[in-house]
Amino acid sequence: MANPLPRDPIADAQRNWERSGWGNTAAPMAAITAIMRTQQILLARIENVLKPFGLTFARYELLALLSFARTGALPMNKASALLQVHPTSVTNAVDRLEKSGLVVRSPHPTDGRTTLVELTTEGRTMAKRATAALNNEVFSQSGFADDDVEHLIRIFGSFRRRAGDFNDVDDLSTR
Amino acid sequence: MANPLPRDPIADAQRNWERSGWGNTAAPMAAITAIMRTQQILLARIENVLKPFGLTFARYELLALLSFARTGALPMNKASALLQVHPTSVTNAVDRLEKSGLVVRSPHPTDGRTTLVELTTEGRTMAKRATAALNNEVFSQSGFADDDVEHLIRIFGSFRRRAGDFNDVDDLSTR
DNA sequence: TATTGTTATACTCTATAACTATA
DNA sequence: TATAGTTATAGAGTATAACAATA
Repeated sequence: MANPLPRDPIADAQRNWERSGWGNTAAPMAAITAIMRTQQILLARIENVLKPFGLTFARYELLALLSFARTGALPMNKASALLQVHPTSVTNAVDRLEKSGLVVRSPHPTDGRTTLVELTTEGRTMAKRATAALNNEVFSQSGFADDDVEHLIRIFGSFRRRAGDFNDVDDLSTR
Repeated sequence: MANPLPRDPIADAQRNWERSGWGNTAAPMAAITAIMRTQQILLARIENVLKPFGLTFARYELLALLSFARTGALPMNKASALLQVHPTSVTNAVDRLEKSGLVVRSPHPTDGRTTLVELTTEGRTMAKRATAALNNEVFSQSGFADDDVEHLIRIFGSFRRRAGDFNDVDDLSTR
């Protein structure tokens, strides 16, 4: 977005915080701000790789989720729950993916209230190609050392469990 | 947003990735996905605290930045660079903060092209109150262990430097 | 009554392009 | 020519509320 700054703005903010009498929360503030900025950088990289495919990250995530479902189909509310996004966001994403011919909606066989989203053949191909591009251009050169990747998975796993994302224990120490 | 899931969807995705022949990138993928989700959780907490003040996170960040500037004022393009956001985002944020009486625009004394954003007295008070609320309600109970906070600062500091955010060395090992 | 999904609406932030004014 | 900032416009995601249909 711009040229490198001469100094780390987050480290500066941390020092300002300490100087302002918030010494005990300066470090968590800096960590959280760094998460925000890192997410922004990574999202930009991902969206950049997905753009040639006509996909956004939100729509890619839905395609990837469907590609891992046994039948390639999921109820709308299941998708909303698993992706942890608002139901209207799923409606929106499915609308656009359906226009692109990557998914189709179909009625649930037994529950008349629910709508199934299903991957088309084109959608499955697209998911595979986009996944390959992301792996080759983003994940395989993430900019994190292997050790740090493990740290992040552990730290954020605990955080998300404590934040109420999920319930299982899923012992990470044995993986 | 919803009830806890019975299982960690990111750990599941990591296993799916490994099963699909992306064993070498499954861990970075999981780490990056976890960053995305964690950012979403933290941003929601922050916006929730700021809402009573009529502030969004982007506008709060601008107020906080100005409150640390010596004179309480910065050129628009400096603010854009330090916050690492697009110039139009700064224009937008300043428009709204100005309407709320928290900042004012003024011409630069020597460079007729540049506009200064300056904190008003109300803006400075608001920055202090919002900062106190964030420290008390978010940062002081971040959900990260102290050790992990240090890990995150270090890991993301290296990452951001390598991503071109800033140039300084800023030896973290001595802090 | 509760649940599922859609629609309408609104409000973020972000980005590009065109433009003015100044250096 | 280059820089600073604004405007207009567009697109994205997210959220609330109201609603229809079904359980």
